[in-house]
Amino acid sequence: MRIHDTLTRRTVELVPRDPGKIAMYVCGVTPYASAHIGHARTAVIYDLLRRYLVHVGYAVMYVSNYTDIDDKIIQRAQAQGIAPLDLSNRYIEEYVEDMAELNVLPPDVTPRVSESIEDIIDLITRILANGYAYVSSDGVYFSVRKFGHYGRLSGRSIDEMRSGARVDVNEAKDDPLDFALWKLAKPGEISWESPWGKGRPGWHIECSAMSLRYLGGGFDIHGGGEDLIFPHHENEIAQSEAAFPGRQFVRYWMHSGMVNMGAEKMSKSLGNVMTVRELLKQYPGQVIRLYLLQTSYEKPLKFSLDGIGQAFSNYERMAEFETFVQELVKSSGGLIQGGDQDICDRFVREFDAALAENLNTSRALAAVYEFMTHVRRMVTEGHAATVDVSCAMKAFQSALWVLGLDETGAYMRDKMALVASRCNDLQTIAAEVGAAVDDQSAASDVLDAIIVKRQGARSAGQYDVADQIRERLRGIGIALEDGVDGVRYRIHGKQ
RNA sequence: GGCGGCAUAGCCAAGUGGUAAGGCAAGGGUCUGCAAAACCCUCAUACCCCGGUUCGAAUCCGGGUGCUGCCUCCA
Repeated sequence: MRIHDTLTRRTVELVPRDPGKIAMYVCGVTPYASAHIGHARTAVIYDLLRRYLVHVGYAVMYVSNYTDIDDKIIQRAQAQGIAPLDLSNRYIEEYVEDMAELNVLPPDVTPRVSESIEDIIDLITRILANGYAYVSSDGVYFSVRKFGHYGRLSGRSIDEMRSGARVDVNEAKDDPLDFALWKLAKPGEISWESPWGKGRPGWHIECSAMSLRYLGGGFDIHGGGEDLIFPHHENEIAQSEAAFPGRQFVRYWMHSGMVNMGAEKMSKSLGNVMTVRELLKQYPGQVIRLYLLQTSYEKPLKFSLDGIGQAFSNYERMAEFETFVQELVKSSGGLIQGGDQDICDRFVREFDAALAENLNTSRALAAVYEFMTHVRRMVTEGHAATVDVSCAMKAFQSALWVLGLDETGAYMRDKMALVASRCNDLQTIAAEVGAAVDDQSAASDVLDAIIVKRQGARSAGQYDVADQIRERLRGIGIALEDGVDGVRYRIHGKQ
C-alpha cells in the first residue's frame, strides 16, 4: 500500500523493515479527562490502518501508549486530593471502554510511562553518554542544537524558531530550545529514583523509550494526531537518534487530522469538546465510527450532528443489507438467479485499492454503497445467469471487518437502548391506544404490544387508526415499515 | 512575525492534466391499503476570485480573498 509520509512529504510505497511484518506505534492519550471525538478519530484511523494491514496479510505488532504521568495529571490529582496514578488510571479505564464501543481493537501492547521508568532512564543515560544532553539544576535537558537534523519533520529551522520567541525562558536551560528529559521532583510530587535524583520523565522521552522497547529501532510506522508533529515527534526523533547515532528511528511518519468544533480545533485546553461518552448516549458506537471514516484521515473534520445523522442513515443501510444478504444466502442455498458474476470481484478489487491508496476511506465507502446497490439490483431484476451470492456476503462482511463496522449485533443492542430511553413515551402511547401492558414492562415489550395493537387495526381495515399509531411512533423516532413478511421498525437518533 | 493546510451542489465528500465518484437530503416513478424499505430516473456546462501555461486544468504556475493548523499543553 501507499501512505503519506510526513517526513518526506510524499505518498510512498510502504516497505516494511521485515518482510511480511509491520511494527507500528501510535501516541496515545494523556488520561486526565474523558476522551473526546478527536481522540476517537485518531484511535479509529490507526485501528483501520491496522485492520487493513492484517487484511492484506501482514503480521502487525501494534503498540500504543498512555502518558499517565504529566503536569496536568499531577495538577488535577492535587486539586481532587487523589494520587496522580489513580486519576490517570480512572481515565484509562474509561478510555478503554469508549474505544471498545467504537470497535477499536485493543493494541497488542499498551505501555504506560509509570511502568517504563527503567527504560526511560536507560535511554537518557545513553543520550547523556553520547553528549546530546546535560544535567542541570532542575533536571536533564536535551541539547537541541547538537542534533543536526532537528526540525526536519516539522519543516522548520532552529533559527526560525528563535524568532518566534514563544519558547519559555528557563534559567536552567543552556538554550531556550532545549527540552527536559528528566524533571527533578518538587516537594510532595510523585517521583522515581534516578542517577540524577528523584524525579520523573519529561514529555517526549517516554514515547521513544516505549516504542524502542517493544518495536526496536527503525520500526515501520509511527503515528499520532497532527498536533504532535511539533514538538513531540520532532523531539522523539532527536532523542532516539541521539541515543543510537546513525540509526533511523522510524521508517514512516503518519499524522491524522484534527476534529474541529465549529471553526476551531477541538481540544481539552480550549474546553470546546464533545466527549465520546456524551455522543454514545445518542448514537450507536458503530454510527460514530462510520462518521469518522467518511472523511480522509488527513483532513480536518468539522464536527456536526447533521453529519452523524447522515452516518446513521448509511449505517442503517449497511446493517439492513447484511441481514438481507444473509437471508438471501439461506433461502437460495448460496446460488441465485442473478446477473453480473463480476460484481464481487470488482467490489473487492476497488475496495482494497481504495484503502491501499493512503487509506482512502471515502472511496472505499463509495465502493461499499455501490456494491449494495448492485447486489440488490441483481436480485430485483433476476437475470437468467446463476450467481454465487455467498461470495457477495463474504466480500461484504470482510469489508465491514476492515472498516470496523462489523458489529451489527452491537448496533442492534444500541438501538434497543435508544428504544429503552423512550420507554415513558412508549407507555403513554400504549395507554392511548389501549395496548395491554403494565408499568413494569420493558420498552421493547411495550413497543411490541403497540405493534400488535396496530396490526389488529390493520387487519380490521381500520387504516386511520393504524396510521395514527404509526405517526405517534414516528414522533418519538421509531419508524414502522409494513413488509410482506411482517413489521419492522427503525430507530433514529436525531429527532 | 515564521512555517504549513484547506476552499468541489442544500449538506457530507472523492477526484493532482483529458473533460465532475459516492452518500445524505429533495423531486418523479415501480411496489404498497397508505407509507416506509428496496429498485429505477432526475438533481454542479461546473470545482472561492483574477490572470497565466497547455490542444486540453477542479487538478500546474502567479496574484488575490476567506477559513484554519503549528510555532506553548494538546489526538
